[in-house]
Amino acid sequence: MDKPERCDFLYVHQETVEKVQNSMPAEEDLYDLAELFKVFGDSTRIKILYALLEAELCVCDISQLLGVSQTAVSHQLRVLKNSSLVKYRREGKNIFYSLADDHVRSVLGQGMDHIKE
Amino acid sequence: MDKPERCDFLYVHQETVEKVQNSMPAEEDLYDLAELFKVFGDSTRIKILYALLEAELCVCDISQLLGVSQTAVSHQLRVLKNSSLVKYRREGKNIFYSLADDHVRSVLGQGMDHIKE
DNA sequence: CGTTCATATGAACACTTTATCATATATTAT
DNA sequence: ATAATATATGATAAAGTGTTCATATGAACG
Repeated sequence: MDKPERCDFLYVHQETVEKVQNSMPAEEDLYDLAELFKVFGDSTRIKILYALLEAELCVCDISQLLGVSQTAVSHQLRVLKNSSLVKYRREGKNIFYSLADDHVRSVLGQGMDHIKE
Repeated sequence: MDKPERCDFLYVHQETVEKVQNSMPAEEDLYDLAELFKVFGDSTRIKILYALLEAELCVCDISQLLGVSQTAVSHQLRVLKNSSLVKYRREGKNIFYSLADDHVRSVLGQGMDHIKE
């Protein structure tokens, strides 16, 4: 253990703090990571993602499934799209959304594990 | 494929929607999950968690390390504590925080994988 | 005991975010 | 073309969030 020092001017545990500082990811990555989790941090979007785990769905399906207005779903899908969490394809008047990759599944899974303790 | 129906009154793809509906976790779990990710969705808290991946730290250490005021750190630690993401122990005037369990590490890791694509 | 240091808490304010409403775009059918 | 359907977009209002400031608590020590 290193010597405690005054908090407002010196590190209390300077050695430890320096070690940790060197292990921290780049500021930008930490910021992006927070942005990503922010996207997961809304129950409407979580529901959309869970629905898309099972099947490709059009906006209308999602709207009915969740009991959320089409407009709200559309807005949230845009957020998910901007974070590359979902992709879409057009088929006539419908636009079908699906998960962009398998990270979504893992992230949701890890989160659910924590909840279920 | 099932027959498309009018969106505002019937499911567009009723069969699919029903299948998905049965696979959805309980409303409450989805809500809790969103709450959990909301906690990860702030860069100050993300930084705190990453710091705690490496070592147990007191509030002052964290404050210095991140260049964030003691008050702000304290407020955020409370949020993390309320979500059972961190635990703490007192040692004299210091209070040392550490990660509550290993889910944090996995969640952060999965998220970072997505970012790094 | 009173002081100092480490941390916590409450209120206030600025900033975001989300749903809603009205409207626009795009596709298909008549 | 016109109408109808599916989805997207922009503005607005309401709710939520994070930081700061001022202050409180709690421990150690002369």
